Amino acid sequence: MSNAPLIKGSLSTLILQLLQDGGRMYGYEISQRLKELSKGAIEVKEGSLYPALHKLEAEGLLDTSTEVVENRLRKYYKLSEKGLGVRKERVSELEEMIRVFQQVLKLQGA
Amino acid sequence: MSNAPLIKGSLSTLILQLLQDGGRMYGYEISQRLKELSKGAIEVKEGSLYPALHKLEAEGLLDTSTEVVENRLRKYYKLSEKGLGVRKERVSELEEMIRVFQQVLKLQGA
DNA sequence: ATTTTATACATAGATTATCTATGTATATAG
DNA sequence: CTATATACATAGATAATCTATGTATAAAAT
Repeated sequence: MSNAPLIKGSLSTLILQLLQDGGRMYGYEISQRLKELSKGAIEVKEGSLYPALHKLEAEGLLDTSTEVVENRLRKYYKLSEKGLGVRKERVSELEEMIRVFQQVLKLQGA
Repeated sequence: MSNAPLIKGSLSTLILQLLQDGGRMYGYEISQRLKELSKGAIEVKEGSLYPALHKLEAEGLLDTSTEVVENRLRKYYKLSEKGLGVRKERVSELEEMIRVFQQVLKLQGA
């Protein structure tokens, strides 16, 4: 997450969101997509991304399939049945937390 | 922070914001104010709050003064000169991060 | 030719923020 | 007299991310 550890704990939620509705992506692709969508603000490091993906897989939220493309290994991830439901929950929680933050920042507003 | 470690890394920014513009608050008051402003969503634990305050003080962002009120100790915190500037930076970064998150959630939006 | 950059995965260990649990102490409510 | 609220504090556990390192192929730059 670049140099700004501002909303720790949200990476896995962002990953679930990227994979919503049957989306199928591999690790490197996820990191590039996050960078692109955030206009460079989110630069997930490999040491963050892969452990996060492995954890989501271990929790049964992601299913995987490995392919060799252009002589390089790719491990594809997609939401499991369970992951579909959890994604919705987690995204709602994150959206709620964002609303709370805005509330605090605004009510106290400069 | 209740059971949702969603906003890790942001507590100190919220504290700086609460203390903006010469505000003067003590620890317990800060925790109650956060709970109030967030309608119960943010329940900072003592084990999070006091270390965070001590760290901000050690970094020179907060000045303190201790008083005895109703036979109980109160340690008041307010922004230092340095803290005034840093608050602005940190809040801007947090607001930017919120925008980025919304962007990611929306562009991918369900 | 050779080095750098991009692609693509992975793990070990460090760092750090927050949490749980515990401790002290006074005042008020049940 | 016991629980809850007020008010501080710290030790140690947990967990997410980071840095650093490793393997390997392909393309671009020097």
